[in-house]
Amino acid sequence: MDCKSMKSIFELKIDDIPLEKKYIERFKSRGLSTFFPPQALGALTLFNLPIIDKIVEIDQKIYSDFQIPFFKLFYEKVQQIDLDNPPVGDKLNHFSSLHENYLFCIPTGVGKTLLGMLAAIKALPQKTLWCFTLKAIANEKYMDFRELFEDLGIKVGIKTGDFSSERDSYLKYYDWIVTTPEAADSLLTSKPSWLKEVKLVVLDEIHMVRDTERGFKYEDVVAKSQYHNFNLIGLSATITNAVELARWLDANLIYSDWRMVPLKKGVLYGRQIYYSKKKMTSFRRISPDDAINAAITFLENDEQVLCFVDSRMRIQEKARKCVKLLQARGWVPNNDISIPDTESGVGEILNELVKYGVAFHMAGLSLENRKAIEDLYRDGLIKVIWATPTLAAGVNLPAKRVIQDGYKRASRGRWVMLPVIEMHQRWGRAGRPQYDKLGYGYVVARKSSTDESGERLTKEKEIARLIDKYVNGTPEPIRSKYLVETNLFCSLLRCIRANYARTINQILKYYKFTLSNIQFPKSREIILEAIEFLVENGFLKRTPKEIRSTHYGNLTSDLYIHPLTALTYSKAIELISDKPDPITLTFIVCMAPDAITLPIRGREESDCWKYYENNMIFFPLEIEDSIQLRAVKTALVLDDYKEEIPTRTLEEKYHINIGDLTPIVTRLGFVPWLFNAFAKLAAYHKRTAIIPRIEVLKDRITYGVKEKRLPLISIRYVSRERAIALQNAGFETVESIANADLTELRNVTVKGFKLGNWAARIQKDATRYFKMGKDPRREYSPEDLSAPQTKIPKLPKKKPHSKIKQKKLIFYD
DNA sequence: ATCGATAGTCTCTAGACAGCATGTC
DNA sequence: CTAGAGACTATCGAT
Repeated sequence: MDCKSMKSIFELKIDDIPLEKKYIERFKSRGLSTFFPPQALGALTLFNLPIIDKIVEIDQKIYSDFQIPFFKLFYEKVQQIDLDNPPVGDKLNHFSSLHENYLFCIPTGVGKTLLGMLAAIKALPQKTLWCFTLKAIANEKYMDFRELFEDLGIKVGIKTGDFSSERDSYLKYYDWIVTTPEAADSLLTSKPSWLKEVKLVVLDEIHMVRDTERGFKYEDVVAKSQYHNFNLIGLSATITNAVELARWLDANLIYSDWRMVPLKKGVLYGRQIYYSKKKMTSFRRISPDDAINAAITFLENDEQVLCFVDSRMRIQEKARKCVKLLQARGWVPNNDISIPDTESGVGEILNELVKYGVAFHMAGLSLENRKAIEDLYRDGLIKVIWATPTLAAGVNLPAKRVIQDGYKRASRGRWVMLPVIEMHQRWGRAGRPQYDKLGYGYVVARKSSTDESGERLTKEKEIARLIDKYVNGTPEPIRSKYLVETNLFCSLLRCIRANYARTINQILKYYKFTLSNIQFPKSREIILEAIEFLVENGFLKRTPKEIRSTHYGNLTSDLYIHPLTALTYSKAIELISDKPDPITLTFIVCMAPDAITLPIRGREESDCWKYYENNMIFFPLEIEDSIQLRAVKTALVLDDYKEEIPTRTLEEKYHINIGDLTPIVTRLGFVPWLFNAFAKLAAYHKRTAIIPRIEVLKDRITYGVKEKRLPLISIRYVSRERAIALQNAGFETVESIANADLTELRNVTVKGFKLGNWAARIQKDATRYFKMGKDPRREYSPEDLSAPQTKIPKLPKKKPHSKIKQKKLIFYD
């Protein structure tokens, strides 16, 4: 960022950036209709940007539709909330200009990102690190930022696990770096030289610290940032213990629960909606399923509805039932609407539904399908979406009404009501700023609910309970999960590895920067125990004065794997022969706590055991049976996948539900990452003989291809489908592609489409690759494959050993 | 023998972060 | 080791 462009930002005129019409248009075209919400405008004063007066002017122009003087409204609200009317459950701290840190607690979809942008602009010419909780969002924001600010000379880069625009050292050329909490933590651990140029860290959705598995990574980012004296901007949904979080961040708190569209919350019981214990409206009965009944009623009223169900199977069933009902009621399908067909065959199912304005949405859908549904919904062609909770966290798809069907969940062997905070997050999708004056959120009551003592609840009691909890109740406070044992192992190892602490006292000082310290200040013993575990297992070593990370600890930390994953792999590496067969290796990789595995259906259990006993190495790690079985099944599936068996066939063969396979069999999943970690650990244990096998397996499973495709995979723009198509067309080797006739190459057909313009790029890269003359991949030699596998004698199965601990939850909501 | 209604039994349950190593439109 | 819905199965009786 040079001085010239710097200047332009601070001398912004109203007709320049970022208020220039074309920018506003860009925002609008991206669905960011709420560019200047009152909260954001008020915040401009906090950041003391010189453009504030101008913005107030234009604000009234932009929002003339709403007839509200936005800035004034907000200004009054902040004053009021701040001094006289503190949010429930907390006393607000006073504004002070002493801190440069801010925590914004504002409802979602009100332009929180804008607040971050303002702070980040103010931080220039120093760098800003942006944390977004999902890769998809990080990517989206990265592109948004580039589009909006690149012309101004702000250079934006991205660093996430699967996609980094450049290698880490190259990130120094960027002013803003978009990351995930994990990637940010990784940067703060590896401490690249440019870290000293960072001034600000923006933490999006910081209420994610309550997440049991990933939340503590935000605590690490904050703690480490304190050592570097970075400024912090926390962006959060409205939460009850905002003051506590502000204290953790040492930040000024800006709190507002103002929403663009007010939300009305209610309970759906049968054909009635209770907005309070007494007030009620009712409608007709179309279906015995209350949620479907309501959804169809709203649909026929031409309203958009979002229905959340916590089961992938269920959303499909319910969506299908909706369509059956609509057919019976004489609705005419709109045959113009369609969803692209994909390998999984889900497209077909969706196509039938979409014609009637109904769809289901979940993470397991292919990206194309998901996007198609989202677009059709935005265009108003889809009226009802049955969705799993992804939709509440990810893309912004507001509806007039949101229904939560099923509020009970299994947790630690008990049935727990869905946390209020999660209910509210889902309901938060209600109310489309452009269309609705009011958004509605409903929870579907159960007609045969029981209370804790198992006693049956009457209709009145059930409704009262739900109204009290979800409609009138306050959400649970955000609680740190830092002290969950397995989280502690990770965090402490990385803290010591990166020299943020070298003695017990320094470790305890590090802990002082966590949210956990505020909520659980007397945790010395728990922390010491975790350190002890890490020492016992060779990740750390104690010298008279210090605690240091060992080479093994460094490796574990740098690979960003869990210490328990490292232990599992190390134990396996000790035991396997020099020529392990592929499935054994895959099985081991799947045994790690970091791996995602497939559930075992009832009937498969005995088959899996049989397979395990007959073919698998006997793996004397004291790991829970169910985890081993899941690893067996997943390994079998991956083993087939690398033989190019289509995913659809796999789903049938292994009784896999739609969507279950996607997170496993994808280039962006755990496979490349964990196989790499496995190989690196094998190197550490000096088992170099097995490394090439792991590497080959890694690529084969990552791309789902036979061995002969691997050289082609090394070419850019070529992965599974194209490699297969090219070889079928006679281009067997990289060389043959490099020397091919371009026209011929262009005509190679991949899934019904010709390569066309890709051909030239592919050929170019093939040529480059061929000229480098590198042996592309090492392959198994035939005798390797036929070599007898050495079996390790069966050991008696034991109960889980203390050293490989199962995930232990200390705190939960 | 066949069909159907009913009662009892079985099955199933969300999502998604991380490494490494290089170089195109 | 919990809840609840739907799928599946066993049982019995009427025709």
